[in-house]
Amino acid sequence: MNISDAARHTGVPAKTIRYYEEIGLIRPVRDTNGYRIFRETDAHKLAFLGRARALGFSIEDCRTLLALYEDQDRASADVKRLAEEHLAQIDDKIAQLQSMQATLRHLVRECAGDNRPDCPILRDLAKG
Amino acid sequence: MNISDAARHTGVPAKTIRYYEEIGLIRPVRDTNGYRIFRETDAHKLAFLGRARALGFSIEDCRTLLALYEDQDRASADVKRLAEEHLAQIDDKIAQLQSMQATLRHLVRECAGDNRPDCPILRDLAKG
DNA sequence: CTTGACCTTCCAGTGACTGGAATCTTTATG
DNA sequence: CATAAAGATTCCAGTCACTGGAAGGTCAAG
Repeated sequence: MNISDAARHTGVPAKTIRYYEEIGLIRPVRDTNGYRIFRETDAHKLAFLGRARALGFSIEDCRTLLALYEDQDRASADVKRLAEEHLAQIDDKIAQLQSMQATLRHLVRECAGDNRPDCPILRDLAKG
Repeated sequence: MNISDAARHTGVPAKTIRYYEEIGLIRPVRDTNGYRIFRETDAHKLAFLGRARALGFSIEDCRTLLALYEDQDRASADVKRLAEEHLAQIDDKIAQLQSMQATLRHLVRECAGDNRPDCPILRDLAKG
């Protein structure tokens, strides 16, 4: 499988695949012409990475998850801990965004949105 | 006011203040010794920027907001549109995060988290 | 033989800072 | 008056995870 087939198969862009190789997440072999060859296991890993990234795991988390995945003697507790920490970060981020959302919603609702200069949004930004 | 006073006053770190000057968001004057001098209006702008950033507005949005703030002939509709677009982005981001959150919560709940290798989280990542 | 679709590497840019080095200037103390 | 600490300056590099683009090699079709 060449890189574009691997990209099609896994949904991970070719550029990103090259980047993943550069940082050592995958190690496709090379053809005599220098082209990368993706075996089943490589494509499998790429799909794994794609899903982990879609769940918001950082690249370093992904590296750890891949290592755990390949370690037959892993403890599921290690995976669970990683996932729980990541989940906690997501919870925090959501809370932050919801706080912004609430403030902005309120300000937007207050603002007339006409061609006059008076604006509660700017008033709020200007004086907390 | 020197830069550290401005930082204390506004909550914007000195490093960030220098950066804001570099990208042209503020223009503090200079003392004969080269030190930046922050007048009331500069501190005011910095506080404005701090609050806009805290609401998640991008630097470019902040630039626009500052310009609108200083334009006595602005239409509040312009401010409102910007805020609404930003709010829509926040809504999207929250939705994305909530989707990740739901999936992760489910997976974490399923995972025993003991010292055995069997793990629903890895199973999910490995095969969608 | 050429065209076009692949592939390769390498370099630069993104956003919004942040850290650190090297070098002044000012202020406080002995 | 010397010195040391605090605080200011500039400039360069690094963060994160890609993404775009240039310059050039390879391959299959017509």
